Amino acid sequence: MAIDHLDERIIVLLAREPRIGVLEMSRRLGVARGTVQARLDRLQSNGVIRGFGPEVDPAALGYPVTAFATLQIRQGQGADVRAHLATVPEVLELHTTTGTGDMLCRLVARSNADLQRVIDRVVGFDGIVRAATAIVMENPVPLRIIPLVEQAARDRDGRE
Amino acid sequence: MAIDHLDERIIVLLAREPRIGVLEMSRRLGVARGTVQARLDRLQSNGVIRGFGPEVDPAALGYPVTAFATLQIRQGQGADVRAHLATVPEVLELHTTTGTGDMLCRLVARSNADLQRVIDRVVGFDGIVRAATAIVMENPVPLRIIPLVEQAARDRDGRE
DNA sequence: GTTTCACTGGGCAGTTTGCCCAGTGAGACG
DNA sequence: CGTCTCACTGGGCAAACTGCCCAGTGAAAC
Repeated sequence: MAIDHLDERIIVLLAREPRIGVLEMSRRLGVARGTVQARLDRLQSNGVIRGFGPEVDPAALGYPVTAFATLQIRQGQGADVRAHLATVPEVLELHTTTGTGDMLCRLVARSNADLQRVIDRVVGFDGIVRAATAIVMENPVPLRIIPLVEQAARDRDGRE
Repeated sequence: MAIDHLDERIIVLLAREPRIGVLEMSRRLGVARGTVQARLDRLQSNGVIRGFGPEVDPAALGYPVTAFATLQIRQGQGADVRAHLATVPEVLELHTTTGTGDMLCRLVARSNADLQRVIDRVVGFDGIVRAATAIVMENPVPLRIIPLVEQAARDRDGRE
């Protein structure tokens, strides 16, 4: 779906000040409250806005170490490996990919030493042939969406 | 910081039903409203809960293709590359890592063909020596935090 | 010309929020 | 053994917001 400039401003405003209410948003954006409400409903039912879940910082929970592991899977064991990794709390996300590895997962751990335990648990499963781990040192660009939203709104403006 | 069982239940409840209010939470959890409010304030000032930003789905915005790129950087060019990548809207996050590559970034694109454009833009910069891209096919475990929160609460219970 | 649709601006009751307070129980400390 | 601190309770208050409704308007589509 395409989003217009008003949608963009709503999302950006929400991203910057999540606690803001619909009424305050309508004031800031200079439109009627009902309009903002209708746009928000639409954005959510379209799936553009999935939700407003709390963003939890693993580091603050005691898991300051992040790593990415590339896994090679034995043919036909994909489903089992997926199920196995889903049971490991330190696996924050898992993707199946093309390229060198078959899967890529994001891990967190309490320390570099603890990372060994996590990796052992991850790879201690029959279907996994090999794992290559890259430890994250810095995170110059934390997960962000605003630039993309702005780009999407520009594209739409340009096309219509 | 350590979180206890009540903190855990607050976070899990918020993750499952983000639109829930403090009053309703206190009812569900069987504690006083002021307690929930105090806990939430503490979780936020501790940085455990970073915020409640809207979760935007790039696919719904017209960017259904996700990829991870491993970059090798020319010595001493790290800062320049970081600044360059920060200007590309399709770069959703960027990490510097140990291991084979020097950096790992998450990209999105409008199509596989469009991914070529994005990658060209990413690597079309002097400091980048080589890039290896893995296209995401499936995402069996989307970014999640609840299992880790539950683990953190269990650890704390165990230790005290 | 007519219909559709998004937006406006307003009103209403019900609920929630932010803030305050006194009382209580448990653990820490002298 | 007292005393203190601290988190939690349960309550009360005014202000604000939400969800819901409505009629009117302008622009674009048919």
